[in-house]
Amino acid sequence: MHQDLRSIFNKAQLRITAPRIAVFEVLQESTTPLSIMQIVRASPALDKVGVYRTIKLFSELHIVTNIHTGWKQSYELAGPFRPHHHHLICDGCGGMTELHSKKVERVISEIAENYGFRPLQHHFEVRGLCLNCQ
Amino acid sequence: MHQDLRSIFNKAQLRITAPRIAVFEVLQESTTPLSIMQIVRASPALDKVGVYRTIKLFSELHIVTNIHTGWKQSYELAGPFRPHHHHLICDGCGGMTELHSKKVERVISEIAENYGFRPLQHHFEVRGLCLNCQ
DNA sequence: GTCCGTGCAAAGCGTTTGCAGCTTA
DNA sequence: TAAGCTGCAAACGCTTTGCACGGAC
Repeated sequence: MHQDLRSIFNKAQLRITAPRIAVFEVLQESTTPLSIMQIVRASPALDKVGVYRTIKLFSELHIVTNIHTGWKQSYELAGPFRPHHHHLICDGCGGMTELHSKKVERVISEIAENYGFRPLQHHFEVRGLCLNCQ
Repeated sequence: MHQDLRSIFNKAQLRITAPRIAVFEVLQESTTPLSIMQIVRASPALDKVGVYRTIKLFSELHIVTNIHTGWKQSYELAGPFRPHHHHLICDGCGGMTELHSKKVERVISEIAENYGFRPLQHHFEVRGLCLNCQ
């Protein structure tokens, strides 16, 4: 089941422990990005501090990416676990739509070329009103 | 000098006070977006709390916009004071390049049309390595 | 003179750090 | 067994709130 996760941890010579699996499962079961506090609340067995450390570790291993939802930041699975995408966030109902489009990446490549900049990461987020809330 | 500022405040029936002018000037003199703490440090005469309240007010009046620089957020003048733009942030030297391109806005319009979404704001930021740091 | 806005103090949270004990490989 | 990881507690720093005084109009 968590085969990908196990192999990443083995390669990095890190231990697979209960809290790490728990955080991973919470993220996996969620359809939207979660903040640290949301993860903590989602599994009361988890210690707050453990979640912080686990998320930090996951970030370094590129197992999760961090997303800016408004002012707070939240996390979701990345890399082999979920295809890269962006978010449309509705200010009316708070809903979040995943945006799968290659256009953003294309624009970044063009920009990078013009500016002689080597892009490594990017954040892109659109806020507004969804069809229902307009 | 602060003619635009004065007229915005008059229209909103708000008072023009020393701390409000001070925060505005700090932002005006800076070439990069500043965090709240940076603004506080930039003018020791200003009270921390006053900066918080002033920035909040400026946000509501659309005098400043907030930018995500990495994990922290920072603020810069917006509206009539500065043209809309995005940022290229270098992970090597920490430098920030302003990006003036209409392409991002064009992509957003296309996306909005496809998804039936009405865009109101957006955040776009690219991190990587600038020419010097590559 | 009347409110609005300020500045101080203190409380409130989210986040980080130190350390002893337990668990994984 | 030995190192890594956890969980608790406490410190830390940013942000918010309450309230009385001072300043703008």
